[in-house]
Parts: sequence; C-alpha cells; structure tokens
Amino acid sequence: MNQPTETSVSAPRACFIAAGLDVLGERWALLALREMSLGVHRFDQIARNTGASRDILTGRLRTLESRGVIERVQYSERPPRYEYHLTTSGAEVAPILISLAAWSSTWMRDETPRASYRHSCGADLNPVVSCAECGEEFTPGSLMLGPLVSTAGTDPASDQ
Amino acid sequence: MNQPTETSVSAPRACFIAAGLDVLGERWALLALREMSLGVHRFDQIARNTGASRDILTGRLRTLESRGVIERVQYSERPPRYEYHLTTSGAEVAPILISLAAWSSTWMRDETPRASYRHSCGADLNPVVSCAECGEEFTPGSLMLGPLVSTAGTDPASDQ
DNA sequence: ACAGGTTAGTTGGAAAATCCAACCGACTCG
DNA sequence: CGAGTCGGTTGGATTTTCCAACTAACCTGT
Repeated sequence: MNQPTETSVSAPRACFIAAGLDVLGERWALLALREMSLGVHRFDQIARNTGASRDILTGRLRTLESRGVIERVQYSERPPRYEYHLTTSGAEVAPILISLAAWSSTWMRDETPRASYRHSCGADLNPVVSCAECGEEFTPGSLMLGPLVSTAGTDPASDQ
Repeated sequence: MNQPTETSVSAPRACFIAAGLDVLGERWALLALREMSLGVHRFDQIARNTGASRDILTGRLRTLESRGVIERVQYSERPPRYEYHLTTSGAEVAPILISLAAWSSTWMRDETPRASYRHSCGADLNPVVSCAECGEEFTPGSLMLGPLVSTAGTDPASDQ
C-alpha cells in the first residue's frame, strides 16, 4: 500500500488529479469528449448521444474550448454552423476514457445492455497500464505522490 | 480516426463509460478515492484533503460504499468510529487516476504549484496504455465501440 | 470533576448548477 | 410556401452543492 500522507494542517491537496478534474470532471465533459473520440462532432448529435441538455452542453463545450481541449470549427459559412473537434490535448484524454471503460466493464456489470469497447485490433477492451520508465505494470498502490511542481510557461507546444 | 457512429434516432448512448461515470463521475468521488489510494482513510482527513463539504462527502462515501467501491470499516467500538477503505474494485480505479494525473501534468501546467505523481519505481508518472491482446500501445482513436453487452450475474466474485 | 479536544457525522438555509421545453435565426429542400 | 435542419438561447423549476454551526460520544489533561 502506501504510508498515510500527513497534510497535518488544512488546505485541500493541490495535485494534478484535482487540476485535471477541474476541466474534465464537470458533468457531461467526458461524455462529450467520448463522442468526439468516436467521430461525432455536431452539437445536435453530441447532445443526443450524451443526454446533456443543450444549454449546459453549450457551456461545457465553451469551457473545454477555452481550456484548449477542443476546437470549435466552422464548417458552413451560410448559415454559420460549427462543429467540435479534439485538439491534441483532447485526443490524449483517450487513456482516461479507456481506463474508465475498462473499469466499468469489469465492475459495473448488470442486466442493462451497454455498448462495450474494443481496441482497434479487434480485441475486447483490456488495457494494461505500465510505467514508461521501468516497464513494470502499475499495480494498485503503485501510484505515489511526487514533489510539488509549478511550471509557468512549460506548455507542450501551445496546442493544436 | 473513426467513422461517425450513427445512433440515427434519439436515446443517449448507454455505454460503459457512461455507466462508470454514474458512480465515479459525481463531484468529489474520485478525489475521495485518490485519498484512500494514498493511504488516507479517515473522514476528517478525506474532507480536509479533498475540500469537499462534510455533508456531501458523507453522501458520496455512502454511494461509493453501496456500489461496492469502498468499505466502511469500524476501527473503534466506543465511541463507534469508522474509516473508509478501497475494495478490490476501488483499488482498480487506480489506472483512471493515473491517466488523469498524467494527462493533467502534461496539459494543465501553469504557475500554481501542484503535487505531481510518480510510479513506485521512483520515476515521474509516465504511464503507457497498451492492449493486453495485441500488445500495441493505445493511440488516440484506437478506442472503438464494441457490441452491446448485458451481463446479469457475471460479476467478478461478488466483491470483498 | 470539568474544560477542552477529537471524530464522524447531521442540520438548515443560501447559493450555484442543472434540467426542460419552448423558442429563435438563418438558412435549405420539396 | 411550409416543413425541416442546425446551433444555439431563454425563463423558470428542480436538484445539487456549499457553508457554518451543531451534535453525540467519547478521551485526556489539570
């Protein structure tokens, strides 16, 4: 396991998980990104396929755009029409969706029929997460806190 | 990429990602699980470290418990005191936290100092997600829809 | 004995987020 | 001309969350 981390005093833990959830953790955000990863880019279809109400979906898409996760692309001049595409950052959300889908298909099995996922090789979804450094598979408990990082202007190529 | 999936008609896509978010997507749920993965098991500390208000946190922990993700364990008889532990299912949320932390530390870099994560081997967090079947690394776009699955009573050992 | 601290909550009321159905503008198609 | 498409916006109801205070049941030190 892990020895308890004693934040003895008070303030919430500022970590990258919390920061990621700031952007991806709002309602409907991940489902909207799921749609885009599956090739659905139009507002109406995203609304339908996620179940989000149109007004909050509008808000979410604006937030995701402002955070650089998606892009709003005009595909028709007259009338002006837009569709939504993943940026590089958005495309890299895939591992999160994959882990979520894998966890869910292992632990959320019940009578209701759901769409499963698979890898493009054709196999049922069965992802293995390993450390790029040592090659070892991540086991529960092998996630540990590292040092505090503050990285003004170290963004990996300002996007796109 | 992926050819658009035409759910021609109406209903939201019932998939394992949506099902997973049903449980893990509520506010504070993943942060509470993060705390438990880091070895923090007491209500007060979880509340402090996540920033969740105590009433909401109570609700979340109850939901997670009822869904089999965590267990409420009595550690003192008098007065009755409880702490929260991950079940097997809960421990397996780790890959989601890992992917989230990795995405965030790549794309959410700004001036505010945050705790980073690392693998137990000591290396900075740098997870690779690959297909257990073919061994290939998952690339953005290699997540595809599979068939509908309904699996009453196929749970992997009714839990722990 | 009593004040003070710890711990896991609960309570009530305010504030924020979400839901929903209907509407709008600018088109296109038959 | 009427109907349909598409990407929204609007107003009002509902739900969720926030917040600070409070409780119950102890323990610890003076």
